[in-house]
Amino acid sequence: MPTGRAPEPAVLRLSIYLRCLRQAQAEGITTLSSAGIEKRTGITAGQVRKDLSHFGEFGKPGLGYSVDSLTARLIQIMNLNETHKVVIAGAGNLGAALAGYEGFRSGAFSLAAIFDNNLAKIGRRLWDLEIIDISEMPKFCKEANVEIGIITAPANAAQEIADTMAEGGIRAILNFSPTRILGQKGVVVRNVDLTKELEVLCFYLPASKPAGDA
Amino acid sequence: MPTGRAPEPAVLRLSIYLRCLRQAQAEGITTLSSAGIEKRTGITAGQVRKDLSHFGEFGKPGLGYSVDSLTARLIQIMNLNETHKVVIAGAGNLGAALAGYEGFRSGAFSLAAIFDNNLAKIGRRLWDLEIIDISEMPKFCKEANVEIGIITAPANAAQEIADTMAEGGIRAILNFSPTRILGQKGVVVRNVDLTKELEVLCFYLPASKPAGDA
DNA sequence: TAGATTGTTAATCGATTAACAATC
DNA sequence: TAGATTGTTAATCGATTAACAATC
Repeated sequence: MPTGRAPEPAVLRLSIYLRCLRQAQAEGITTLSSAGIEKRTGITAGQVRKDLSHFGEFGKPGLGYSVDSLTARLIQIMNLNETHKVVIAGAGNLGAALAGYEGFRSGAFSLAAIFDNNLAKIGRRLWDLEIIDISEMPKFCKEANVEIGIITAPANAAQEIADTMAEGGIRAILNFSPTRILGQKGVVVRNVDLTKELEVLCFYLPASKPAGDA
Repeated sequence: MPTGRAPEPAVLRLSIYLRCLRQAQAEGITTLSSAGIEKRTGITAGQVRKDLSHFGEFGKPGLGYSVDSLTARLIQIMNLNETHKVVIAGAGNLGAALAGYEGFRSGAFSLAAIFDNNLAKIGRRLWDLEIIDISEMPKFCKEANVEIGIITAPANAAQEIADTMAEGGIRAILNFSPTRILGQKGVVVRNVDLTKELEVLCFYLPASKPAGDA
């Protein structure tokens, strides 16, 4: 019985289960047990059941989970049955690449605009969009009902952009800039920190060395 | 006194402390207390001290931490005092953008090559590099002593690429493809899952709505 | 019915927080 | 010395794992 709030690690894994289920669906598999999910995701069967139990009872003892119906339920739980509009702030390398990224344009997401403050870029075409002056972002987001903002600008601009996004009614931010941004009330922020990922790999490098110690 | 192995969350934060220290350094600040680090990073002072204590004693009671010397120590601990060679497998949108990303070319990292299996791309220039046939990756990596591989290829190719990287002596992999890859022995793997990040944001969206419930 | 697998409860594990004696 | 701040120990909190009665 779902009680209180689900732990964040469980929410993170929901996304993994969903991907796993969709793959099974594509393979024509109609039923999957928690043990079957473990085999595909590496997440232990007990953990799978515990995680799902935070959101409801989806399985049948002795049988497992119906792939179709669990998929549908997870999509519902994660709010992926409506389309969410996304904008990108920062038309540099990373912003441009993400603008072309399938995942940000398919399924539950649609890319509505990309912004920059560089006059040389504004008006230029990027994929099927035109780069818009960032000063127009709040108005644009309000009118288009944009829910999600992606920040790919330099660190020193990130906080101001986040504030501007909040002003435009954006309620979730994915921040790629290497800086902490203070989330306004009612705005969820997640960070993807590429430098951090690389540095952490370096930390664990010596452990995998044949012998030598640092 | 450092005992046993440091918890992964602490290692993750080490990278944040390092960035904070470098920023302080740039501002000409010579000393920082754990409370000062809290103010800059949002990580509580107690947590800061606990984290650092896994690696040694770096502070002076009553004074705090010397910015210069703690910076130097963290760089050492994280293995960032040597340059690590990086290659990218997959010259699509994301791979191309990352190839131009400063963070993957500066400081402790240098980008040595970018690979693809698409004949139309092989030989083309990307930034200051030429796109190389991925079949040459193991040889290249062995000869150039590449330590880190970044996978920006589609999911169905990811595992094979990871295996090929291991074959080439790579010991750390940053995987951007939306699939689990099984790490070979002695290879550290970290995943950056952009779709997951977006989906998790969606999950938390309703919570920030003015009122209405899903 | 017998076998399989769920949802849940209790036990374990690990990480964070609080508090303080040691010390600059 | 008095004030500040460390490193560490003990207390709390939360998440994972183990185990099993309920049930298809």
